[in-house]
Amino acid sequence: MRADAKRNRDRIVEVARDVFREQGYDASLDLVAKRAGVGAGTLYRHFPTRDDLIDALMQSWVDRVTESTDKVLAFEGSDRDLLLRWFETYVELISLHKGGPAKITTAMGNPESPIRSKCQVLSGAADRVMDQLAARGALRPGVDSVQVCRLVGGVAAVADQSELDADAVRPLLEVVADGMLARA
Amino acid sequence: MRADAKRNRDRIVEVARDVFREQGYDASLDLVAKRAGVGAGTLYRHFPTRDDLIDALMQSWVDRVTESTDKVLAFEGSDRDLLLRWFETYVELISLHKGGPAKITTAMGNPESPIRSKCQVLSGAADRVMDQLAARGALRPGVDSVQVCRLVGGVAAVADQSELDADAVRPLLEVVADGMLARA
DNA sequence: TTGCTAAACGGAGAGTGTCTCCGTATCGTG
DNA sequence: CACGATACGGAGACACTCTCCGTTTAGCAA
Repeated sequence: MRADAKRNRDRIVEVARDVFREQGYDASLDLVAKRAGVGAGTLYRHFPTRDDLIDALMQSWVDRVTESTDKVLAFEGSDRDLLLRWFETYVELISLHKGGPAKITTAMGNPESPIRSKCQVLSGAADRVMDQLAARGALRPGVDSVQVCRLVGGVAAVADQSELDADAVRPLLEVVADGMLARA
Repeated sequence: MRADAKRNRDRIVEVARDVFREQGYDASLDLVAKRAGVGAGTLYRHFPTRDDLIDALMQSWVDRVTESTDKVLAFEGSDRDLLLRWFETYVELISLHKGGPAKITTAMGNPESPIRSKCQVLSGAADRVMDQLAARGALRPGVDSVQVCRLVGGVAAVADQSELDADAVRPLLEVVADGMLARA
């Protein structure tokens, strides 16, 4: 890639991160191009679709997912608290931008999505947590990480849309957790 | 209201119902106007926002909500099955159109929404079901119908976006139900 | 350094959707 | 039947997406 191309590409990603944080994932791409000081054509050549752009700016997010998951897995406490901690981490990770929960949760179910590779990192993280809990016999049979992603993703989507705060979200996550844990 | 105005208004609602069913709630309103044989101005005079239009075509939906709820409440069976039946009914009711779950669940949390009055019918229905279960001592303390709407609305939104079928949705609803029911 | 070519740029503009404005047409009452 | 209130409709302003293609530039080879 030519030096000027790389410069422009990087600048677009950087600007897009700010714009999406401000306005959500449906912000105008022409605005991104304008703020980045490039033409619309340049933006669309680098990133044919909106999702391609989102995919690019998620690189740093991937690192964050792994790091947060490690922290959760290292947690010493009851199974229920660990699961809840994971749920809260999950919600946080997908709620960094307005519209993120819906975007990511949808993408996880769609093999065609350009941001699928990033979603797989997240579902992999969910697998790690659920495997650990399953190994301890903490989960009901039939419960799997796909369900976790759907249920917690659904809660996060509602919370995002309705702008619920953490205090309103917690009881919802508790219900989901209690529905998944083996009966005492 | 003048006779011609009423004629046009009714026709717009009728056409909008078809168009939204075909294309989802974000279909072009100009298309609705065109198919209804009226100008865009006429449509926007009757329905200043998209939500106002959606609100109008939900009238018949309201009847359906009440009817379905009655059927659930009359159900003879275990508390768990009744709750699950209600969840499935709820999902069905808000999933009649593509994008419905997200639309309705968001509106339920927003006092400003033009379709709020219709959503209140739904939350009222949820209250009836939850009250009946609570009276039997079937629910954990702290569980309320707002949580039900959020949780089940979240599941429905994910199912809608990812086009999950009923078989994939059921286990999710079971988790939620088990998380809400009093421990055996 | 210079010349050349592939690579990249950028912005005008086509296509689509939202929503408004206002000249025109129609209703329905006195 | 006449006339004001009411409603109509579609042109057009504005916003966004995405493409096309003439112009510019990076970077290499001589």
